[in-house]
Amino acid sequence: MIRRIPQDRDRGIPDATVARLPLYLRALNGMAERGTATVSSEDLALAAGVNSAKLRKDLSHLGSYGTRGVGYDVQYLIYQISRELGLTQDWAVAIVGVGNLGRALANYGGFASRGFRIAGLLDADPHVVGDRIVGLVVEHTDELESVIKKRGVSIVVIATPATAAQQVCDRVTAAGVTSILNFAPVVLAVPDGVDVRKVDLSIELQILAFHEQRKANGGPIMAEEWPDGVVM
Amino acid sequence: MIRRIPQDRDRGIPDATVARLPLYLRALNGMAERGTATVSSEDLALAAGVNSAKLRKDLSHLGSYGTRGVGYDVQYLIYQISRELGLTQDWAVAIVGVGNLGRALANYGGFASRGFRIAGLLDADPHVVGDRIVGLVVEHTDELESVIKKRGVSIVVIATPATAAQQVCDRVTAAGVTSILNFAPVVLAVPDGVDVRKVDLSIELQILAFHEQRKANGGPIMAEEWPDGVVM
DNA sequence: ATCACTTTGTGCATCGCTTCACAAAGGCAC
DNA sequence: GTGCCTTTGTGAAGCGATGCACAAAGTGAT
Repeated sequence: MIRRIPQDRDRGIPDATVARLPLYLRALNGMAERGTATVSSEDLALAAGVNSAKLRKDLSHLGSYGTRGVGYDVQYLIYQISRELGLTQDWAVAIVGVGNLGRALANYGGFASRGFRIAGLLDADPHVVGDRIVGLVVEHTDELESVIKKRGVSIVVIATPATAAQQVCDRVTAAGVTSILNFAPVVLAVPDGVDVRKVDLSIELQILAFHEQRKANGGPIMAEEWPDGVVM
Repeated sequence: MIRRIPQDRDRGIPDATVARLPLYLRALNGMAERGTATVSSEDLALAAGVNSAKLRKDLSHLGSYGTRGVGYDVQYLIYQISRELGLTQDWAVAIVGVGNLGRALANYGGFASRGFRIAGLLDADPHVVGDRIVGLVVEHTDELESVIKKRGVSIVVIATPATAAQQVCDRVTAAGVTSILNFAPVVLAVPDGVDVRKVDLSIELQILAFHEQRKANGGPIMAEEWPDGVVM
């Protein structure tokens, strides 16, 4: 029963809030580009697609960074959220599995602009090893541990087939990595203290299908037997 | 204030449950392949990475499909979950934006095996139009509306750059699509009744960075001024 | 200085999800 | 059938997130 360690004073920011901070940051960056100097919670909430009371409560967890009667200073808030999320430092990320998805991730502009530096691309397929992508040469997964250690990789993205994912996971956690973003459709087993976030492309589609079916039918077919009438 | 319409009797399945059903389904499919006939809530929960009480409560929302003292029949449960999620029918999906991400999605095996049939690949770039991917020829986005109508597309995946996403969204909703999976890093505005799910690759990394920073520092730097000491 | 106006920050009620803990229900042996 | 064992299904308590509504705090005009 691992409970939250109280070492982080009482600055424990709710998970739901942390998950929304990147959203606010994106909206703020857009505003900064358009030259907006200050923004009210109402407007920012609208841009981020949330309720304004929720936005204010979220921001209040970081500190009191607004001015009553005025709003929030865009640049200042960008800095504070970035700092809280840890984006003011440079994170070395390795991507394991350089198929289409791995390439898409490597080319994704949203990483570099937020302090995530791709420090390694690795693949098990000799045909892919040696390819040059965004200025990086793909290395063989044999080099996994050495790449992690030499380049100070602290976050690993797993974009391999499902069958390889657990093995890659075991190796990178053994090498000291404690943050993993997993795209493979498997539940990874990890030691305590390791954070895994997962993105499963097909799960999202299945959730959409559920709602689409509801819209069409007003509920699923009520028959609870097998299609041919067998009861079990 | 649109409330849930009570037309779906009281079979309203909690969103949190719906989001986990695909997880259970995946675990069950693995068991079926390995020839397991029945499974207890304890074992299935373990395989899906959740707590067994939660699993039982989730399944109880679908009906009473277990046998006390024994567990759940794997095949039967697969069928019931699939039916509830709407995977027993065939969904025509169009992918708009055939960059690396679009290609990754088109090649992703997890779709076809769950009733999702890719019925169209569209891109605005003339260099990409005409490419052949998983047996489909990429069409120009000019054809968007006609592809949707002719092939009965009910779910659209947006994998375009952020700048094009809202426009694509407007066009597909105007054409009658009510389920969208959005990979572009923007908040889409849609008419009432349209479901949008979003996957933002960089948000997940940012959440990881937050926790990683916490692990390293025991909390973020306490200084709440600007780096150079300016107070605002 | 005072007043009118705007917008933040938050106490509080509410809601939905999670988890515990156990009665009910079925299987199996004799 | 009777009794024991296993596992489900669920009532109820607990917990965290949400959203309302308003006092507090700031701006700017007179």
